[in-house]
Amino acid sequence: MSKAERTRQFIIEQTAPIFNKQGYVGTSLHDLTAATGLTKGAIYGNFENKEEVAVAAFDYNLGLVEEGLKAGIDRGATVREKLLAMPRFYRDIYPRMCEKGGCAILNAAIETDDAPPTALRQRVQRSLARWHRIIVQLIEQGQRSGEIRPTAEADRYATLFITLTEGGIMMAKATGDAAALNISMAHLEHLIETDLVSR
Amino acid sequence: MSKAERTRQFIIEQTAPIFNKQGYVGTSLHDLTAATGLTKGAIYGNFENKEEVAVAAFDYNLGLVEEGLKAGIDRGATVREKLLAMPRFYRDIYPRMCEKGGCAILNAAIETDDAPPTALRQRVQRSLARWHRIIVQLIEQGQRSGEIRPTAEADRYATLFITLTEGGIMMAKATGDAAALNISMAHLEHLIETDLVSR
DNA sequence: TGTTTTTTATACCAATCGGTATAATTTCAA
DNA sequence: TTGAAATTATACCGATTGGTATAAAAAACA
Repeated sequence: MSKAERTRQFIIEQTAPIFNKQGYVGTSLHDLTAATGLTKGAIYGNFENKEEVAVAAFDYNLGLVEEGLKAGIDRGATVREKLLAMPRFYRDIYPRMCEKGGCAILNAAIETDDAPPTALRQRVQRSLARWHRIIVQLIEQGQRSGEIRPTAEADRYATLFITLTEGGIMMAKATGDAAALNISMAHLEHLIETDLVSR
Repeated sequence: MSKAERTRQFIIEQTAPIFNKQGYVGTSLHDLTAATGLTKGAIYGNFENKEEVAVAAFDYNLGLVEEGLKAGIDRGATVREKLLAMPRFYRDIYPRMCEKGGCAILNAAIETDDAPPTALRQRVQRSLARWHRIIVQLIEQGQRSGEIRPTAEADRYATLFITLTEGGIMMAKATGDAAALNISMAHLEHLIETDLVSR
């Protein structure tokens, strides 16, 4: 790993929580230099412009979450356990997620959803689509193995899962009380156990 | 209504969608003068600073939605109908809401939830609490009249309602497809009909 | 209608914005 | 260790930021 590569990674890690908390327009170059202890020269020597730093920071934030979520899913033996890993993961990680500014997808989605298509907006859509697809495939896998009710509409449940998660995070963050997320995740678990798993 | 009062109202109405789309930090004084056709002098003659315009714009956006929602609830004869007015309202109003930048509560919540307490953040919390309380009271009213299952946890359902609504709006807006909101609202209706209403 | 008060426009302010050219420094291979 | 290349620091750029002082204009009252 060259010096530049290490510096680039350092910049990303140090600025990722800032972008997530303050948003793209709310974060200035000065914020970046202050957080890294570097100068503009170092930043612009490793990134084209502010947007490229923001996109890299988003990818980094997203990667951390996706990694943890994937680990949780992989740990499940059955589809039921894999699905239940989702609400458990978000409940567990929520405090740490808060420290870093909350859900990067949610934050970036709100900031970009009324702007003309940008690199960041595209990543939001792709990550939402990927998340959706993972859930759909999990449900379909469970249907093939007979674990999930065959008539369950995978697409509908995938959307509901994401909606409950993001809505719960938003509520918890805004009210300053994790209760809202816990309620949403409990409902998600209820959906999995009573609506999806065939008994 | 004095000239200043009319101008003030005019500024609020013209800038409310802009603040909702671009956020507080993303909206400049130039955006405000461009949208109103007025000058800085006119704006600062009627408002203390940019924040006061943003807060007034938030109140205006919120008022429009609360008004419509209240009208829908009042139109319902039974508690069941009143509760069902919520998902119907959001499904119906979504296209018009989109044109104005989406849900003001959601947008303001995400922008302010990592910042030190501001007037805007306080309004977000208050409006969420008010919304929550309205649902709780509706459910409790239904329980007294025997319309709603007595063991239903009003607080839990109120949180779930808001979570599904806001999560659905976020998803629909981000993906550019109202389907996510429709799915969430359908689930909300399902919750009302099968979980809440006693049969 | 004349006059006072209110309201709006103009011109300006310092500070900050994202970005760049270039010089100083560090890294790394020979 | 030396020299070329890569990396970072410094100083600066024009444009834009939120905000203000003041003058012009319009409204409101007599």
